[in-house]
Amino acid sequence: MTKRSRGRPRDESVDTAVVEAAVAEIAEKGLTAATMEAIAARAGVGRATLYRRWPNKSALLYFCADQLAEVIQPADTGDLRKDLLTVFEPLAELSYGDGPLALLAPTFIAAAAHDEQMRAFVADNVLSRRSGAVVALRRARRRGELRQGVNVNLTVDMIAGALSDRAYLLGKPVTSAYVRSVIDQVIAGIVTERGS
Amino acid sequence: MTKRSRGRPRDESVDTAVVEAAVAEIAEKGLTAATMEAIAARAGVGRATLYRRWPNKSALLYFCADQLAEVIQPADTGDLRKDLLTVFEPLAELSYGDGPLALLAPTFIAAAAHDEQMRAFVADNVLSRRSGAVVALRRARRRGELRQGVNVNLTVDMIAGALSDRAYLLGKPVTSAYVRSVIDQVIAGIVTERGS
Amino acid sequence: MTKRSRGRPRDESVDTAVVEAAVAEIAEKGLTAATMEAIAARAGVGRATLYRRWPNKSALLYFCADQLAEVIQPADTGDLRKDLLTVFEPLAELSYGDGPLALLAPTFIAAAAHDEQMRAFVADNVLSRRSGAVVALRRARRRGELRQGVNVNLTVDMIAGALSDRAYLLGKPVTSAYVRSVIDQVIAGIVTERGS
Amino acid sequence: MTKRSRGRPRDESVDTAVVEAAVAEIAEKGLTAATMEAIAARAGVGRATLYRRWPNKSALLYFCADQLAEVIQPADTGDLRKDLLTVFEPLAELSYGDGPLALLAPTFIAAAAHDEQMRAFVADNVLSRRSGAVVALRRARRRGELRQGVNVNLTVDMIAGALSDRAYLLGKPVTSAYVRSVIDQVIAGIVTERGS
DNA sequence: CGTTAACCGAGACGGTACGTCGTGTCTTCAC
DNA sequence: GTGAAGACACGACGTACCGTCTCGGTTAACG
Repeated sequence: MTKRSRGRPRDESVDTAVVEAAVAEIAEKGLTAATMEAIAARAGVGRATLYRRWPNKSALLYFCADQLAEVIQPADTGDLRKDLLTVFEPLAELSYGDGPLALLAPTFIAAAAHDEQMRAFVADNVLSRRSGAVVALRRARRRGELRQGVNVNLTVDMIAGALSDRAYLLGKPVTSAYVRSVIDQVIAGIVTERGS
Repeated sequence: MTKRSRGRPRDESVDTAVVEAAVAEIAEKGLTAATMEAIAARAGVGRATLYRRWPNKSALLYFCADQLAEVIQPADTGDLRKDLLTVFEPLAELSYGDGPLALLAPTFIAAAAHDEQMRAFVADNVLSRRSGAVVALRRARRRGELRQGVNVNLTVDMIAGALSDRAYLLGKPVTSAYVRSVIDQVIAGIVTERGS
Repeated sequence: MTKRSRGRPRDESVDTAVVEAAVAEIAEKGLTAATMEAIAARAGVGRATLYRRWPNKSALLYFCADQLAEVIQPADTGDLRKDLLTVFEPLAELSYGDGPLALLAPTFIAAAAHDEQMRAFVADNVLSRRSGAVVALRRARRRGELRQGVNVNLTVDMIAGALSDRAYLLGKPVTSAYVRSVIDQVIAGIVTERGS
Repeated sequence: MTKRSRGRPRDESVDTAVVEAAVAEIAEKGLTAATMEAIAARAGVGRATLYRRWPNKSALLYFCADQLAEVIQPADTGDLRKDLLTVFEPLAELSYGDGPLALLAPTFIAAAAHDEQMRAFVADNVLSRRSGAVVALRRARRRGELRQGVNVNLTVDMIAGALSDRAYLLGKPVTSAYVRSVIDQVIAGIVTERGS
């Protein structure tokens, strides 16, 4: 039984509104220019309410990241290409598209550069998103579809790297077509002649 | 011939000292925590001198980026693997290692997310660094070493992406060994049977 | 009934502390050398608090002047000499002695020279302080104690002028003895033979 | 014989121009707001020239005061009223009128409050201007024109005080008529019945 | 009559105060 | 007890002034 405290219960809708507001502000103006004041105003909330729920701006940032993180469940279709698409197409949509996470990611990257905790958080998150791809590739290897000497982790790094690079460094949209072309080229390089 | 202006000439050594100080401060503490005051002090310079040369912190950031940018000249060895190594090993050292640019890169990425000018700047810089690899691959294709259907740009994206991903998202060091293993795996996937 | 505003009420003790600190700083170092920072520190207050209450240094100066202004109430003793002493001895103590107003007065005089508002403020203040003397002299005239042709305002100007001159121009202390000697000489000059 | 240095001699006209400019700036905007830059510009001179001749703003201020100071020579007419007028009318014109000294005086008063040297300077100057009046009164006493018990210095204090008070504290013009009315009232109070 | 030393202007430089604004803490009123 | 409002201490930002300095260019006396 959850301990029910005495007074007025917290408005649960506030969390959602704040995260949404925070992400929007940060995406538009950057972390520094995104004022707690502005976030509160955009969420239709007082500044004190923010500080009652999160001790500081960083904590709010972490919370936003947590809220936005969703685990991508890979299907086991028996077909490597399909499996990889199942992993990377939603990931592209989520992390490199127009979604809230995509907008925050650059901020996280910058924060990770001089914040140990953020570094761990980002790495953890990134790895868990890609884990499906690793599983899919291992299944393919077990089915004997992979060439000799193919490094599974490296392969995933290259696919994901091409996508994140395009999004964060080149600033170009990561379309579904681009994801497919990356995966196709990778598969062409790693599967045996018989495969496909 | 540059017209010599009347008053006391600017101390050219200041630029260097300031860039060095700024990079160090930003790398250590992050963009926000890197105070103009601290940068000035570290460079042995008055705060006013900073503002005389750069109108604000952002302008200084741009200038630092400009100063740090160096073009990597690829050698034409006739061997694809060697050519790629010649491009990506220094790039890894420069952009993903311990060098000043590597320390600033995450800051630039975050800035690019909400600043059109910075976005263009980063993309431009990134592309020019990799251009050597594109050239090397095209030479290899002309020599008939590449499999049919290999997309050169995509291939470069994957190599560079794997490296930047490892550095910025996973926070792991981009060693020379890692660079080699990526390139080897890529080559294994794209060259014809006869090649190698 | 004053409407109580919503947020945290202003700490009323701050005004007092700040005025005291400001006066002390200005008296010691002069208006320019009296830093807002130093005033805030001396008052045990943040610099922002100063700017929340007064838009700038000048406004604070005005406020100090207002706080320091006190009306001197002349007693009606029926004796001109006593009445004048009742007005000018406290005034000397207040405006030309060691009191806070005395220390600020030169600053106000300088400000008045190029600031219409300050000029009006100073003149107003000065006149109101002396008004008691004017009243006392008029009472004396009504009692028939004054010589023919004595100009009351001029007489007050001369008494007060002698005091302020001594304090501000000569930098000598305006002692009680000096006040008495001035008043005595004036009375000797303006009262009828029968008077006294 | 003045040591004549080798190089280009100083432009003597600069001193005059600078003093004029400095007085104008200070009178218009006050000591603080009167920038060295602005003074230099107004004098049609470089900022460095100012600092070559005066080590700092205060020194320039002193110099201005020195330049402006002129000794008032009292005539010995044998008539007290005429003598006093000869002293105080030019003094009123000079110190309390529209002249340059009148414009600087408030600034000096403020500076004297926390600057020992300036205090001495002002007192000295003030006393020397009035010395003529003291002499005239003493002559009158020797002629037996003064009532018993009249304090000469106090009398001068009152006359001068009334004038300076009117100018600096009340901000009203010190007209020739006002000077005369003050002197007349004083004389009426201090001379013997036979006198006049 | 050419040297030469000091002048003059312009403007960079290290410092420091100003006034603005954001952070995180707090205190008060209303619900 | 929660939420809104806003005061508070702290500290960074960007501007402006001070007094120092280092330039290029000028000018008059000396040699």
